[in-house]
Amino acid sequence: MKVARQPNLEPMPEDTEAKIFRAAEEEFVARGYKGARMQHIADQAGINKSLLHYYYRSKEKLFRAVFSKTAEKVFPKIPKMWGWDVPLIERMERFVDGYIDILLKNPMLPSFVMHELQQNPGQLVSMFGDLLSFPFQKVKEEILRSMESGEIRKTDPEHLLANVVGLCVFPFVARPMLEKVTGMSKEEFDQFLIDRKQHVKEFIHRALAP
Amino acid sequence: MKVARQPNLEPMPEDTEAKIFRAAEEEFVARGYKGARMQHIADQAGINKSLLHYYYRSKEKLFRAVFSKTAEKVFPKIPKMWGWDVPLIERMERFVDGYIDILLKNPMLPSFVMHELQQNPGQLVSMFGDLLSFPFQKVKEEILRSMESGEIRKTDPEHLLANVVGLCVFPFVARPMLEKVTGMSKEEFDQFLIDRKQHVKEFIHRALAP
DNA sequence: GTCTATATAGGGATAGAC
DNA sequence: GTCTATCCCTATATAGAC
Repeated sequence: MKVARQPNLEPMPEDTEAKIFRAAEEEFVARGYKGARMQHIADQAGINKSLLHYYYRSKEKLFRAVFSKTAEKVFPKIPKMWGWDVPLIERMERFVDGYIDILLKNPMLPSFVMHELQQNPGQLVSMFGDLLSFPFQKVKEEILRSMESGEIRKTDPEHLLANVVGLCVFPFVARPMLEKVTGMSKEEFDQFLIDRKQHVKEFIHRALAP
Repeated sequence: MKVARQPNLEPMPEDTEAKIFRAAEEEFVARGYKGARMQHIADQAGINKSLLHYYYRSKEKLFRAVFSKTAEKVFPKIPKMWGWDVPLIERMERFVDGYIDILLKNPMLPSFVMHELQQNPGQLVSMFGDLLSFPFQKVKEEILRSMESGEIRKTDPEHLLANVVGLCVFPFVARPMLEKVTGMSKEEFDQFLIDRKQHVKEFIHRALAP
């Protein structure tokens, strides 16, 4: 008689599929779709190239699997960070906090998204455009209301969106040049990115205060 | 007896080398180094692939030629835009104006630079890091002075640099996603980018006003 | 200088043994 | 499931005729 499989209390040694997945994640994020090499992924996973095709039929399918998971993990957090129960400026501050926290945990993600956005805009936009555009419409309405009530200055909501996201994302994408220009070391720049949460919040706060 | 060559009053028909160069410029900026195809460049220039190698020995050399020129045309303008004879906030406004003007004329350039910066940071940084870091030091000193004199609020100069450049550059890089999320058409987004000069200037002005 | 033809290399994908 | 061997396409680069 078969014994029922025990639930995974101890972490199992990573199975092949998971190893491939994790290796692919690194490779794609680091080098983009075109730059990624199936051979590198196989090497990193410690297996043969053919096995990649056994588990995921093609590079394209592997990419979709990896990126769907990564993005589904990250993107849905974005609208949720927007707390709905406090004044608008405080909500934006929470958003900045949560957003930069995600970026600190996934520092290569912005460059990756920017790159794929240029090389293959349709794919990303079709996957996540709708997911993000509905929350934006809700936020936009609130911004307009807060402007009416005098809580914040009159500002174009589309520009405000670009400002907030851009202020958070840009240092991650432009890191090598910023390091050189400012003369910061790796460690100093890491600290700079952590400090950035506070700075961006204050910067936006001042710009929006009536 | 040979007659001296007339100066080029009339534009000469573009010679092969120039045609190749211009075609390569488009291809590399649009698709990045890895994505670029020698065949596309040859087609666009209306010549054979082999001629590319006759004029420029390899893809790598062609890339360096093209990008050195493009970047040498654009980067040195950046420190020059900083007028030295007016109050600090006005200088920053001039900088934003001039910088966004450059981007409007080269809308694909930011994505290209971001991408190469990630794939091959050393190359770009070594070419232009020094060129930009000296002006930054001068600007930083002035920012600190203006903070002392109370002309602007106390702000960290490194963060301020990231803010100003990021606010200008980000919409160009994230364009496809921003179009989708905001629901803007191509034409509306073009106008958005033009309006952005004014918006960014005001945003920075408010954030820095004492 | 410009072309055709071809060499060479790299990478994704498949066949088939075990 | 995992490996070895190989196919096949694409892309850079070169040889050589004109």
